[in-house]
Amino acid sequence: MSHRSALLKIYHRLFECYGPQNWWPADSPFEVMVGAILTQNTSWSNAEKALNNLKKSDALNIHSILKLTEKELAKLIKPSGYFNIKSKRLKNYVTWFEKEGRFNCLNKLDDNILRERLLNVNGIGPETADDILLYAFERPVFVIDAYTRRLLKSMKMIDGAESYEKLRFFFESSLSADIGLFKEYHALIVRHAKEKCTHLKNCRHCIVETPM
DNA sequence: ACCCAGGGTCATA
DNA sequence: TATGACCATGGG
Repeated sequence: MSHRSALLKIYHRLFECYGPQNWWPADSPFEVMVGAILTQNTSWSNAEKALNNLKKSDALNIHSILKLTEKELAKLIKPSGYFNIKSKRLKNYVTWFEKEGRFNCLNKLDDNILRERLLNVNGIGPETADDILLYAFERPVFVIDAYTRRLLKSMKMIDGAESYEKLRFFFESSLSADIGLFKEYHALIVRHAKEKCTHLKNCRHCIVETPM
């Protein structure tokens, strides 16, 4: 079976199981970017608490994040963990976003150029960059995370030690560049992981009957 | 009391 | 390039 067929089969099985996830949960693209940083190595429920604190303080905007001191911001995002580092990363990212002319200018850049620019911002690694590219900038980039790697490995479709870029290329070269599909696929993989289904057989959350 | 969560940076070899 | 230390809260 081709990689394309296998990946589509997995997607359809996940969708059949869980339905549309409608990611990313946010009121605006800006909130997506902030949330992507806050949820780094942190449960979404904790990141959400931090986001709610920012909203309550009317601080979920460029001006407030730049105006708040590092300590004030850290206090607001405390529930997300790593609050000192994330405070720096947030201010750092928003400073860059403002300097680059926000969405108006950044939207004009090609996908790969924009990705390189994002990766050059301290605190933005490959996964956070791709979250932002896919869910805030609506670019056809496939997000890889630990769950994605685990899933493909359990399917015996990869060895497991492949680089982030290699896995991203695996998805992007096998599937057509469909933003809606990429958004839903990554969300479904995370949803599936939350069901704590680690095996493949005899389970109602089973993705396929047999490994591919 | 432990383990993990929608990662990334930096120093070291 | 490839490991290891570090960052820190909240829920199970």
